[in-house]
Amino acid sequence: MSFSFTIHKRSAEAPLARVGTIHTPHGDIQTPAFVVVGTKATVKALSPEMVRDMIGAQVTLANTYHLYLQPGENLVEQHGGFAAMMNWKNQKGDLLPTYTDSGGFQVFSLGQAMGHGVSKIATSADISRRETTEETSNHEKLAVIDDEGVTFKSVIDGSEHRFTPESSMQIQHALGADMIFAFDECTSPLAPREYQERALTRTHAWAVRCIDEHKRLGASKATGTMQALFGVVQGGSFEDLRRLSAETLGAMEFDGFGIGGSFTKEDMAGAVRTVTENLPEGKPRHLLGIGEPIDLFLGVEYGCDTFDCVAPTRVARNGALYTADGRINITNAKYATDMSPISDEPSFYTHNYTKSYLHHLFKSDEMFASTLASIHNLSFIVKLVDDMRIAILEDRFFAMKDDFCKRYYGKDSLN
RNA sequence: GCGUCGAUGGCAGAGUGGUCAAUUGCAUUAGACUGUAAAUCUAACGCCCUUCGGGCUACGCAGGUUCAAAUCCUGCUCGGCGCA
Repeated sequence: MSFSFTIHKRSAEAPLARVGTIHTPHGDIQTPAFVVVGTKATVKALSPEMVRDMIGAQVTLANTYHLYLQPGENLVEQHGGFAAMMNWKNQKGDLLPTYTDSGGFQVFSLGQAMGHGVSKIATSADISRRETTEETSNHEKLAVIDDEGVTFKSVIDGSEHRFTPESSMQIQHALGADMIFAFDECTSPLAPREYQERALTRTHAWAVRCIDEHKRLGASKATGTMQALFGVVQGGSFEDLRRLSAETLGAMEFDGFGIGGSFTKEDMAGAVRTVTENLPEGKPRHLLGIGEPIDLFLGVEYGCDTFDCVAPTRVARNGALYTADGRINITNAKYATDMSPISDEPSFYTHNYTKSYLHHLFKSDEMFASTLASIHNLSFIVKLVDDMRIAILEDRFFAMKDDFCKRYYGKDSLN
């Protein structure tokens, strides 16, 4: 059983959208699909059985930087990889599909993003603020980049650690995921064009080094199986850089591609489309770190096959819930006596609990609040992407999108 | 009954003549979160005026001293503690 990707259907309505199956050594992923994030080999607040059975997730993703720091990749390797360690298995006890991210995102989140209050999705307000503000970085960064690699400071104890494309591959081989990502630099959306160009050149050079090291390492010692290596397309909000990156990486020996980096809200659709139009059609595309409903529609429409995002779980832990009628804050006073179910979808586990109860759990700081809210949000997002797959198969993708957006955003879908 | 200590904003608890509408924590209210430094962070939180700002009422109650009192003095009320 080795890695492959089969496309079953291309949308009649949206020329780039497709339905497929990613075959991995540890099972298939029906795409489009949402990948649940378990950074430190655990989906926060949830057991793997909840993720698999209550939520219906097909695949999880862990993080190289975090597992390297703690507990260390060697220990994970001794478990037989992070899927085995966290018991991410089917009912028969066979391992299920997994990804690891390369640590490239931490180049951004611990580097340029630190102290700037910038997320990878910038608003135009952020951009204008950047252009008028001298960059005075009083905050100590925890990641410093050079052409050879990145020097990180541990978020746990401040100790210094060095990541290179080669070491990221070595760690990811030890972690044993089915799909691994090339070590890239996720740039800030506020970075000027000349920096984006330099970073892109570097990311492309790193891509070559990742492929070489990946080949040299062979099968994962943790699992004994071959891992699929995905290159990560960058280029920020610049269309020509995005195209260049897609073409450059597309010509390399990658098994699939991640679409990474930063966008402005306005430029995301164009950037994603430019990339997918210029990538090899027959290989899977993963849109990294994207998970708001409207963005998932956009990603599927423009030919992305998989998505991962921390938003459903992070936002859940902070009391925000996705509902068909839009996002709500369950901690709001009006939900104290709301006897309606958390989810109006009867198949959801959270249909069995009232909003009033979940409100109470949050107000009294009970751990089960995070669990219930996370189950709910992940169920919502996983099902949303599953529904998109069905809608493409039934040639009603746009109708489904419009129905959803009218209720969720209270207006017709944007575009 | 005598003595002693105390009474501060929803709660706890700082402040002991002016820079005090009053530190801080909690609670409350609302917002944010997109390859997880996140069970986190931000803001509001006496009343009124449209903001910078201004006005009003406030630190148990009633008087008093002072240019000025949450802060000093007197009495009262209530509470803790000690002795009867």
